[in-house]
Amino acid sequence: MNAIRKRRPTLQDIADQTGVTKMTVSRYLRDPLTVAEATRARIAQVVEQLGYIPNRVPDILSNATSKAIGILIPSLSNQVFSALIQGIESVTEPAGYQTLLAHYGYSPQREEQQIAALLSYHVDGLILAESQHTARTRKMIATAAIPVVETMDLPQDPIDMVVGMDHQAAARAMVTEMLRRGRRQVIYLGARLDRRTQLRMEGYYQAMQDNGLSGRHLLTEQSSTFTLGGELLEAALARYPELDGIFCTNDDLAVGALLRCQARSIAVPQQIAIAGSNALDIGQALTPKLATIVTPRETIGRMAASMLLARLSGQAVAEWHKDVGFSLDFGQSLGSEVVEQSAALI
Amino acid sequence: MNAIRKRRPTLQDIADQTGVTKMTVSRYLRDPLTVAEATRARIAQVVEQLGYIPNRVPDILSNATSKAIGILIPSLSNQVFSALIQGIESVTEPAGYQTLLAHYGYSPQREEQQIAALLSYHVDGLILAESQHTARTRKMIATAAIPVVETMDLPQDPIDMVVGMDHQAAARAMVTEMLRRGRRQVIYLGARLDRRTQLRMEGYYQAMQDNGLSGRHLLTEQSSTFTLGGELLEAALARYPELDGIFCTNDDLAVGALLRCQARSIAVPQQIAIAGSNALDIGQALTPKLATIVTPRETIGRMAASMLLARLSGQAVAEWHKDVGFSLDFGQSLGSEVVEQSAALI
DNA sequence: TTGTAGGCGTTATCAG
DNA sequence: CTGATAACGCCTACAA
Repeated sequence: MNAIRKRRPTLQDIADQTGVTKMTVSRYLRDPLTVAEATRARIAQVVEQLGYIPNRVPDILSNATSKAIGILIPSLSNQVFSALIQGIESVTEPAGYQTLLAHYGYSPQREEQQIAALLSYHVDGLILAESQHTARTRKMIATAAIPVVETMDLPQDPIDMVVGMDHQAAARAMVTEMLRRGRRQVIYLGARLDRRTQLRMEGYYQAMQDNGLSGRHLLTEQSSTFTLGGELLEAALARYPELDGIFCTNDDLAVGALLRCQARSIAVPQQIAIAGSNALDIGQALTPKLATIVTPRETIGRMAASMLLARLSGQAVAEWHKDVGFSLDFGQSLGSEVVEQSAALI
Repeated sequence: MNAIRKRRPTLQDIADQTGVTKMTVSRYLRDPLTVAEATRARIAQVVEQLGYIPNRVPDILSNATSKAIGILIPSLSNQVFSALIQGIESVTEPAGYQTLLAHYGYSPQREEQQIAALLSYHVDGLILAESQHTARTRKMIATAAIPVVETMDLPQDPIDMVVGMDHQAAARAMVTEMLRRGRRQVIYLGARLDRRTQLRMEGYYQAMQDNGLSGRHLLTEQSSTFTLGGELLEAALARYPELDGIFCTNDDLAVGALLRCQARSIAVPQQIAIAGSNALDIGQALTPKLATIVTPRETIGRMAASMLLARLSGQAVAEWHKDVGFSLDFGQSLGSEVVEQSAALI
């Protein structure tokens, strides 16, 4: 019977039952071949019997390095970030790095707290999925002196490394295409006023102005859901009955809007063209298929992780700031150009 | 200039610049009022200037307790688990507990690895979102001697505490209702062969047998997506053209199936009734609204976290195994009973 | 091949 | 109110 109950086994416990010192056990655990065969067998047996669980804490304390990297995402319920994480882990896992995931509900204050928590565990690096941070966040990261990659966007004032894309340009391109196909009264729908919603709105207004049109938008602070997309569509129709197109900050809203149109027997794209962003699977399952901005999230994750690991291993990397670009999928919800031409005759 | 470059500040650094010992700084950080006012001011200033970041590692090492609990979820991309996590954190956060999130792609082996990783950080407790585990997982948890809550299901052989619901009974109830409304050729569609998919299938077959019918199912190992739901529907129609109802293991498949029906001009619910499980928002945005099993995920999370914290603080709790129940939302995709009666006359 | 000594940064404990 | 000491569990460095 042990003096202390229910304490989980340490190297010393194994050593005691094996008749060696914990140092030998430590060696065995790291490379069994460094201990004599007889010793090896005895240790192996006791390790198995006790169910020894490795303890990373002392090592982190000694070396101030944890072989763990922190990932911060604004929201767990937003599908968009799981692809980013997959991309990251496809690189970190083979490299033997642990990932610690934290989310913060789009609040910079909460991001700050979460980063503090991760730093208190001595993560070796951070991957962030937004580029707006509190002053304290920036100071903490500077003090911790660990590498950081900001992803998704292309921040004006980057903390360190960047892998992202130009959401404003993407929005501008999509709206430009809608206008090229003959739409004139395109309305912008946005939710949860995060940075990307703003950038896309700016792109939208640019495209409208490029074509001599004045845009109109509807925003809400609620977070994006499909039902919210439906409600925003209703509101837009009530306020701007003449609208002939909808550009949404994301596919969630766009899908909700499209479904509501169908429920109200408004023909998409004949009466209203609809486009979103992020290329969610649901948009592809709809009829008509949703036009969307394709954001290469997995690629962003992979590149961000690669850059971070390169930096951690002291490698030189040519570019610390990468723009991964985007592509547009026009789907079936913008209408064909032929249809537009006849529509334009009206 | 410091001897060592870029080392993040420790209590000793603050102490040196303040003329006290690190012990006093430690006290200040935990409760400023325990140090003299003059000292307090000096320490505060240096702490701010240095940007001290707390280091939890030594404390974890000393006390073998981290004030952190691990959450294991099978998948990040499955919407279902974000509500569970929200529920958990609504309890753990006010209580000052950190949550560490890990996911394992529905693989028990990977779950084992992730649990090992969490235990190596000395988490104080675990919340699991499935109830199938490897033998090694069970042994590790026993060795670590920390409290565990298994959630979502009601496992036969629980590790410790349980908060879940009876998926089999829920599926049986839903299918029974479909049959009561006159459907006879209801097919079961399942994906990714996890435990809950199996349980729901068993419930489905029970309901069919209760009504003297032999069921039929289509399964795939792919993970659930909306497009997959559409493909499964096509496959089901090809193999069982006479089908008049579809019960899906989750709303993702059900929504995909419903959209595909609409694309093919198959009237839902007139020709085919459809039901799913989990009450995702998208199902509620559709027309007709999707019939679904309402799983109280946030409640499960809250209760699980409460039980875990109760146990960690040594409180006695009456019940360690809770069945939170379920409810059914018949939506509009099952057809009204009147319609069914006339349909039944055919 | 195995053992000994010391240190990582914090806090509990006991002293002053 | 503040300080000295020891301890947590492992690993590096050195020794035998």
